[in-house]
Amino acid sequence: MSKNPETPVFTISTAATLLGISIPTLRMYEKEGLIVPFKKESNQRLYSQTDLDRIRCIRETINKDKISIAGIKRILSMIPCWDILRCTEQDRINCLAFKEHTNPCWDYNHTTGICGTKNCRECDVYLNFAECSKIKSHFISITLNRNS
Amino acid sequence: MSKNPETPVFTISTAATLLGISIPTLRMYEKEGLIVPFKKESNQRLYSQTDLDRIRCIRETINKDKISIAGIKRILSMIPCWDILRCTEQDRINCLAFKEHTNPCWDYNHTTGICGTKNCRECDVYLNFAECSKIKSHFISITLNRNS
DNA sequence: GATACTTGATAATTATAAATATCAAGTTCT
DNA sequence: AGAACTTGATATTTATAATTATCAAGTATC
Repeated sequence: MSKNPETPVFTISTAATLLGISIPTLRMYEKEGLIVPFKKESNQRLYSQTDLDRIRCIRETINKDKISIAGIKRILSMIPCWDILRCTEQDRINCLAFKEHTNPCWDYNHTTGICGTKNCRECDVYLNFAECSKIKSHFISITLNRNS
Repeated sequence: MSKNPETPVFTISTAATLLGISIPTLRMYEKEGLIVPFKKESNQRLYSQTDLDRIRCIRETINKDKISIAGIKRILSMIPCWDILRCTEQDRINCLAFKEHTNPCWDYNHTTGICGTKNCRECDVYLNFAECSKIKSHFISITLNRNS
């Protein structure tokens, strides 16, 4: 049971071993806001299979595609969360994620709107854009379906 | 006369001096596909005032925002040129700029469609997105106006 | 026709991002 | 209680992106 790939089961050391990287690197990705691992009450991190896949994708973008972390953050900041979550205009006005373009939306402490009640780790915006290549195809479908 | 900021008037050495950078750097940006300077019949480059502004913006993104050139290219590749130029479906099928997400559209040698007849340097897609921060706001207006 | 530019290409340099090592202190778990 | 983890933080190392220097050959300009 619990074959659910979203379930957080790996400690940071096993995650690091599985990924072939060091523990500080994992902490660094988190500090930069690229990943949102599960946290136990004791503040201990746990990673799911989906988390590992996401981190592999991030590493490929950094190491193979040569896109810096700041670049990845700006790309992720373009995900139209306001559209996906159907924010109200009032929500948008108060939302740094909407106004800025430096960090993914899950980097901000949302207190108002839909995001105020959500856990980013379980949010569609976070879950559906693990691969940043998906962002362009999302915009493609928006533009192509607009006038249908 | 010719106060038009689009007119190519600066040689590469004066452009480099005005920008405070070296000539090889300017050639590098061009080789990477970030800029498309005017070229005389003799292959000599000329830069306009708009070109200089664009290059300043690129430099700020690289040096201040810490976004790598590969990152800028991926961001620029997300500009919905197919939507701006109203490409046909047939155009899109043949278009690398539509399918890939590594280079801005003006990096590809278009032979078919609207782009086949255009000079990228004078294209709306190139001209309107000198600042890559404009891309997100473009998507904002698309998503917000969609259901109006 | 001579001086000062340009071209592309390669090599060397500089800057800095990404990753790791190490630390003291606090948890987890048998 | 003790062995093996965890936490955050700082310092260091490594990798490599960004920039510049230099070259021979061609072009512009006076």
